[in-house]
Amino acid sequence: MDAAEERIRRTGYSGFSFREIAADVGVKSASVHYHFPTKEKLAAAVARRYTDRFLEAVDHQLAGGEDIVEAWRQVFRVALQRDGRMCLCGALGATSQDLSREVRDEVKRFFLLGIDKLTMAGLARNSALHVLAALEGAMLTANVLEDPSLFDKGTAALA
Amino acid sequence: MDAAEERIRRTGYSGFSFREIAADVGVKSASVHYHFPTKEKLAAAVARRYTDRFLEAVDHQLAGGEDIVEAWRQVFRVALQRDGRMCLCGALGATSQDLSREVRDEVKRFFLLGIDKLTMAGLARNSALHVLAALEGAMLTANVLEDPSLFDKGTAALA
DNA sequence: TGTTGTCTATCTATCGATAGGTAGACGCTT
DNA sequence: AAGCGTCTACCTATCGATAGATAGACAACA
Repeated sequence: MDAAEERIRRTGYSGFSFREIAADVGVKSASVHYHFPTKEKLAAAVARRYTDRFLEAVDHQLAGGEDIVEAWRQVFRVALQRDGRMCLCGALGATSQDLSREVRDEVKRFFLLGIDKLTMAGLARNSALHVLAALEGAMLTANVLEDPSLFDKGTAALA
Repeated sequence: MDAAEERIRRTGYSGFSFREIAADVGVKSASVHYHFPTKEKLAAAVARRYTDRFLEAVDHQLAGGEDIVEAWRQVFRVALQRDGRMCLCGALGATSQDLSREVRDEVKRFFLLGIDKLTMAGLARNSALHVLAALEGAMLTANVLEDPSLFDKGTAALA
């Protein structure tokens, strides 16, 4: 799943294959099929784990006394700068119209829970949408322009 | 190129094929190769045309007396709601790390010219980054959640 | 002994790309 | 006007590579 996550975050859904992630971890593609019968199931499982971990990380930031928006911003920043990759749900969501229901619903879950969490913390619904959009978009921009510092610059106005 | 643009906006770079777009327009894949020798060249050409058209559309909005940010917002809105698809450069940019230099540079061009245009109009560089990121992110969010109205809600704060 | 996990081997379908050929439109020269 | 080359835009056929997926054998372990 680690290998799959990395590949998906770099290439999107249609860009990764069983053979590649099998090679990454040193097994054969048939062995990956043993654990995840289809590509959809694998992607859905990876997306679910990613979302759960992401929200946990936000909670951890909040526990450290961070402001809610700054907490989200910090977790996105780490995802971009430590991993050097896009947000998994951003990478999948960009081709959302081409995903199967199962995978698409997991990606949806990331955004829906994100909006929930931000509104629970007191933000208006439109503000929650704006924060999530800006963070996801800044990550994309920084990635395209190959300059991680652009994430901070593009999200400075949120703080 | 129309067919290719639509496919790329729905499925990203690795998700579209010569055969598919050939079938879309009623020819064979070899005929597409005649006009575009490689997949990279085709994607790069489509991205360049998309960027040029996009910037022209912004200029057209500006000529109508629209505020610069509102002009950009309006063009993004049309791209989302009329076409019902992601921004081409957003769809390609999400898997930016996996694109060839040629295609990647065309996607970069979209963002660089966008930032240029916004700063020329008087915005601070960080503000320009923020606007572009928020628009691109709001488009992604609206697409994933299958609700075009979320674009307006998520970008209301820009106006 | 039964379960779990991985293997080898193979299937069908599709990928991007190329080779070689053809029909028709156009311009130039005789 | 007739003939000749050239160009465009497609075609059929095929290439090697790779995709996702499956069946069945084998080894380790409880």
